[in-house]
Amino acid sequence: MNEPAGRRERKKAATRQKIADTALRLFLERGYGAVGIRDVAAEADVAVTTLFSHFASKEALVFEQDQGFEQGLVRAVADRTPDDPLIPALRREIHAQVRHCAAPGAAPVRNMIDSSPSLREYEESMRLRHAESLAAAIAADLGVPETSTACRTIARFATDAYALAREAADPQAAVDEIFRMIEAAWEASRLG
Amino acid sequence: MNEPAGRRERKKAATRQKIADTALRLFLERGYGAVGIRDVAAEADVAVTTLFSHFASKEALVFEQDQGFEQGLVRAVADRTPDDPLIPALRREIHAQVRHCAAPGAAPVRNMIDSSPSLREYEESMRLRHAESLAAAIAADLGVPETSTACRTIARFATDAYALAREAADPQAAVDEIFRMIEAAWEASRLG
DNA sequence: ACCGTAGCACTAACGGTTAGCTTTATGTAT
DNA sequence: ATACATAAAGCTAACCGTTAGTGCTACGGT
Repeated sequence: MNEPAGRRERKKAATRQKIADTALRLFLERGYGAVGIRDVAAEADVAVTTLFSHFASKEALVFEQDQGFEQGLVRAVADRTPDDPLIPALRREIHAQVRHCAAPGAAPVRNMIDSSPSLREYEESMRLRHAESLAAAIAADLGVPETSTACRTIARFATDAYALAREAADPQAAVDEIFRMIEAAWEASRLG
Repeated sequence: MNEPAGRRERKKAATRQKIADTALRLFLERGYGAVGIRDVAAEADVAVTTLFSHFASKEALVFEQDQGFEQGLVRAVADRTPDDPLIPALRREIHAQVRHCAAPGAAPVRNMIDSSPSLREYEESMRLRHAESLAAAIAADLGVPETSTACRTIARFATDAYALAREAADPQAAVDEIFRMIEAAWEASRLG
């Protein structure tokens, strides 16, 4: 997206991308567990330490662009019009994320993640981070303290909706079903 | 509790207990990160492989008796009287678990867990397992398929309540606040 | 042209975890 | 009682993700 950066930054980004691409390719070819960090580094023609200077862990190689999801949640709350109610805005965002992950092209990756306990666990801990950010965004939007239990609860419920819907037979319908529950929970809270 | 077992099982249980006790003592003395698996094994006078035949991971040493919590949740649903409504029963159980973990004696262990990212992550993944079991128990209790989205949602919300309450300023009040929301969510679901 | 430093390489190691195989002790059938 | 089958524990050695330490090189700002 942003080309006009210096040579250094472009090279760094290129190295990062090459590592991520190589990793994903090898993982899909031979299986996540059957590919070692040293394999990825060798195939991408970088040192192991270089790989770890770009990615914090082996699992992070798979979730290269998870920032998009986190930012999406935060923006769904922060960047909405003043008369746009909170919960439906969240519901639309979760809908979009579920749709994105249920796209046919994403099937092999999803399958890989679902069959690796380590990756599943990593994804869950990611979702917790997302919930924290979302809680902060909601609290800021409403002008209540960041530690507000109601905000943190709604944030958790929303990220739960994503995880639960993905495992449901009809993900889109599941999002709607869960958000009917969340809507009720929200109205029952002090803030609704 | 169950003494009259064979010698073999008693010895096995004794070994397991000795490992767990030694581990917890060392962790509290020197800090979780500063104690290696080899240290624990040496101090408990067992081989490293023996330790791993009793505990699946280093983190599992800390959560030795988590089965109690999982069973507590399941029993809170399954073993209640027929006229006892579901959500209040769950609320009472979560209340009890939060109280148990907020007990003064548990403070050092809680503190240790909270300061280790690895332990925090492990605890979260434990809670997910608990939510799965709870969802199954709820589904069985209501006679609906185990994959029911509403059941799985309520189960997640309940385990979320535990995690959120523990981090709140007034845990007991937080449980009540969150359960008012869960009650509303439940009534808005197809099953409520 | 020069210097500070970001990025990367290399080696070596640490720490959790597992595989492979041997030994000891227990329960059971003869 | 004896012998066999097997569960529990042991030992060694390694695998694999991850990090520390160190130095080199090329880019960017002055």
